[in-house]
Amino acid sequence: MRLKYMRKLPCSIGKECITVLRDCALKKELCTGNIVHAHLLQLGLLDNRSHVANSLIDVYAKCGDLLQASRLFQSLPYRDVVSWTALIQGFVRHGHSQEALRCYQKMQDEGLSPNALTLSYTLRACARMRAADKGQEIHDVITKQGLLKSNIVLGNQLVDMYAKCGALKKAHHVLLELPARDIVSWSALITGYADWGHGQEALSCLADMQQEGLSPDAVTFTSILAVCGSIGELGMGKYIHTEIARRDLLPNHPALGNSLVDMYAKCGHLITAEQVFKGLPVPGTIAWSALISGYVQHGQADKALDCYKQMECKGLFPNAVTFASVLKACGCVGAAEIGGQVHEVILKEGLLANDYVLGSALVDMYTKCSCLSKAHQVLEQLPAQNVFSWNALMAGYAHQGRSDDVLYCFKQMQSKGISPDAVTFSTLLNICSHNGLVEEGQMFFGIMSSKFSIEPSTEHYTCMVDLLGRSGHLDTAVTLIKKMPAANHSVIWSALLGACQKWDDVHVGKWAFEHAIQVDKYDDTAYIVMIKIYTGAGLDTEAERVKAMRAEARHEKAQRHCVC
DNA sequence: CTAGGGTTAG
Repeated sequence: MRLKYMRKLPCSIGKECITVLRDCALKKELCTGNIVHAHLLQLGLLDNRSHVANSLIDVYAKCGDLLQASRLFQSLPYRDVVSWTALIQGFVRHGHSQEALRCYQKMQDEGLSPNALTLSYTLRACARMRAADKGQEIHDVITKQGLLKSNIVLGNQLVDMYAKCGALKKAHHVLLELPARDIVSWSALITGYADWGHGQEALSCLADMQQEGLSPDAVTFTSILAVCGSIGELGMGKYIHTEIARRDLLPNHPALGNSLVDMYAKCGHLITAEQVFKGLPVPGTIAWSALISGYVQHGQADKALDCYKQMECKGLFPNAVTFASVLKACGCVGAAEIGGQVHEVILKEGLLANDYVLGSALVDMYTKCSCLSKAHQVLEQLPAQNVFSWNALMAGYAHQGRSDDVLYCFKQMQSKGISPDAVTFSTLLNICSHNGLVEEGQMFFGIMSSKFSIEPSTEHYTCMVDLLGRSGHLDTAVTLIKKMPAANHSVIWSALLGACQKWDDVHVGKWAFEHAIQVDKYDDTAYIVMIKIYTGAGLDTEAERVKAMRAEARHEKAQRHCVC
């Protein structure tokens, strides 16, 4: 049947060929594409018919045969913007965003200007790569060509690109300036706010959207439910649930069921999560994983493991995400045996190769089950080690007080080319603090910012104050605190106060106490420690004064409590 | 001739 087209005269063949090829692209029929390609070559029709060649590139690109697409593209004597766009589209669609951006550049080097479709795909590549700068460049081109007026899709992709890059203000601004916006624009922004941990803003966008008379649909609901789960907005979650039921959206949108289970599970309402789960027509891997993860997150690791067993009995296939939660559950209850079985399945299915979370989940599981040598061995054999897997192992050694091993890990990870992060330094400073390793601690604190450009957090400062204080270097601790950008956290002052008590330092103690109650007037421990310091130094009048202050603070706090 | 935007579990 296909040959029928080939027997026609060359001049009439073009249009019909394109129809066939478009069909191939739509149905991802690579074979048919190959046959047509062969015939076109035989008839010598590819050289002077760029439209046909472009359609063929599109078939290869859509089917994921990017090598063929590129080869054909290279062989063309004449390439236009459509050829480039078809190729770029293929790269973006199959996860080669970097290559797509390279093509975009080369196309311009050849003197061709992108059209709306080219820009659309390129924007998507920027979003995937979190390349806001390149995205901004595309944005400028779009503005210059005045494309936003007639093309709502481009506008929405711009919002999505900025949102995915975490440039949320910019995304919001672009959305507000669009000549026309719809629920897709808002959904992109809402998802962005949610992904970057701004749940409240996400909800306020939903309100703004409704204010404009736009009503959320199934996709909007999935995003909103994710927000509700992440910030524990059970009330809103329940409201969305009733809306979904009222509109009877579940039968046609199975993803919504998963989102509902996840929302209830994250909010800790596991009974409702189970109810919704049981009401699903066919609970799939995602729904099961959401439930398992919910149980783990809310301290019911045994139930999580029960779920996992049931899931296996039902013949469902757990995947990398499921295993990550199951391994966490194993770590929580010390189920090394189940963990080991899961490990074997993971190896058999080759899941470690393309998942960067699972490796550290394994190390963490063995660590928590006190199988440290096994954890270390697993880490060594990971196809891709990362900072998370090393942190997990180091935390395990630190937990057992094995400071030498922690320090050895720190060297090892760097020799493997992996940079430490803020968590690594927390572990390091903690172990130094607990082992009186003053010089080492100071060295780590120094290099974390100088060599690794990690801004010390309150936790890091607290570790250092603790380390210096415990070892009697109170003056150095004071100097450090004075250097802090904002020493307005109680933990800092309690660390220093504790040290003052240990070393009977009334002077520094008084200073620390004053700051401590400035930060938190009702910090009872601060009063108690200060009273002890004064009493220990024989300063009874001062001790009495602080006792009176404490009584007043307690009284005031109790009263405030009543009012509330 | 290239297309059809925002989406769920760690």
